[in-house]
Amino acid sequence: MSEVAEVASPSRREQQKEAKRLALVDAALAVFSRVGFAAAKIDDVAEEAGVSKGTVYLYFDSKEQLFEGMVKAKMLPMLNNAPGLVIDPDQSSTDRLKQHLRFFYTKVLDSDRRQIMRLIMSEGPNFPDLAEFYYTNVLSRGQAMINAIIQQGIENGEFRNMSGHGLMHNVVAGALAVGMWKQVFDRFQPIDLDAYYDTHLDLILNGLRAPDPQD
Amino acid sequence: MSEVAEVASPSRREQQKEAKRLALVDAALAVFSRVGFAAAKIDDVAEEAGVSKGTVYLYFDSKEQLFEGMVKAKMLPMLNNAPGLVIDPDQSSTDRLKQHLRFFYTKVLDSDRRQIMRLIMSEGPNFPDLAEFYYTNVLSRGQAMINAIIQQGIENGEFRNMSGHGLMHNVVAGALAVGMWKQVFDRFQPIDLDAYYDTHLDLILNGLRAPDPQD
DNA sequence: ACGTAATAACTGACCAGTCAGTCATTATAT
DNA sequence: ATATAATGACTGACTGGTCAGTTATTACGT
Repeated sequence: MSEVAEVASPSRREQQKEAKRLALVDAALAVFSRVGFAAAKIDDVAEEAGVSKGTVYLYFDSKEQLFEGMVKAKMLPMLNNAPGLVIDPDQSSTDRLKQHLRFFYTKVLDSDRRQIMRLIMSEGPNFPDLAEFYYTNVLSRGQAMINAIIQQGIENGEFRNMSGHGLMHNVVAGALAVGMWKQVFDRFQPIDLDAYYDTHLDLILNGLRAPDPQD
Repeated sequence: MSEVAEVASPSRREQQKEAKRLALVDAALAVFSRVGFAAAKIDDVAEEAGVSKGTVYLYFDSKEQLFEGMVKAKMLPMLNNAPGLVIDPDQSSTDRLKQHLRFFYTKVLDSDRRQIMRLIMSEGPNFPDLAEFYYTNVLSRGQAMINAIIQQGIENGEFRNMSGHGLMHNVVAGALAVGMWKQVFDRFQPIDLDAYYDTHLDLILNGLRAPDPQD
């Protein structure tokens, strides 16, 4: 009997199970995004995933674990694709900063992961475990990369040696803020993400102030 | 008979009523901040205000209206104290920008109104009326002031003429982001608000980039 | 045939909102 | 001044609906 293929090809059951897990995670993100954690009904998640309510509890022990599982399933795979894990010594710090921010804009802000940002802000205080997980596995990793780039830029003379605290937070703040804005106020005043990104980079790199006339 | 004083001094009943309304608003902010809108119990708000549940419904028609009423009661009085309603022509645009951001940092970020920011982000999508109220009465007013300052600065040559969209949003983004951060992640990584403010201003005014050596 | 996946009816805790009754304050009459 | 009446603020037990989680039953894959 063909054991040859068995390692690489999981049985039909396992395939179906995996597909259902993905469907549940997608449905959970959709429903939680729409109404928030508390108002989300397990029945609605089940319906959106095309299963019955009981099935949800075969995959996740509770509503909270469904939420946490969804966040992990959506965020962890992306993190491993982040740029800059391998450092190109020929690349300028400016370019590295652009590359990382671009990644964040396209992979988070301009995708359904943007919803997760808002959910973490909304529900974080009520889910200490989740907030800590998110901080440890998502935020602090991203921060470390940005910090390393800034440090490198200061050392090689590309950036000013700004002493103040919160420099890294200020550098990425524009991205967080526009993510929030698009969730809540975009229908009143839409923001074009590409134009905003250009302004964001221009502003943090060059500042508002006009150069002193040199004549 | 002494009608003289009657206009100015409300009866004891009216005084008590007003005091109770304030107590309810404070209690509502405290409870909603702690657990969010959905998980907040009217009973808890009542207890915190020192009244019974039924009393809450004498002052507000529903849980939603309690929420909206609380936001309005907390934000509207502050708005009328915003600086810059009268423009001092001798003041530089840089100073005016500093003054406005300082106002926001002290009056919102470093007060219990910061909680309202997060609540609006969390619950805004579920409360279209509230989001619109907040946008119209709070955000767009603040935006108009910042925009006017930037425009003035460009015209008088203090600021570069940056063409990109979202300039104003980028200028204030640092403030929004730190407000969010302090709500959710400050216990993992505290941010000093004063130091952050200094960096915020330095960054948006002068940018990251080191000046070209002129020799 | 057997075991696992899936279902859908069910339960019980929870809570927003109600309302009949109580109590403190104010107005009126003597 | 004092007694009585009228007002309206306040209470808290109750209800009706909702929904997370459970379980007995059925369908399906191997």
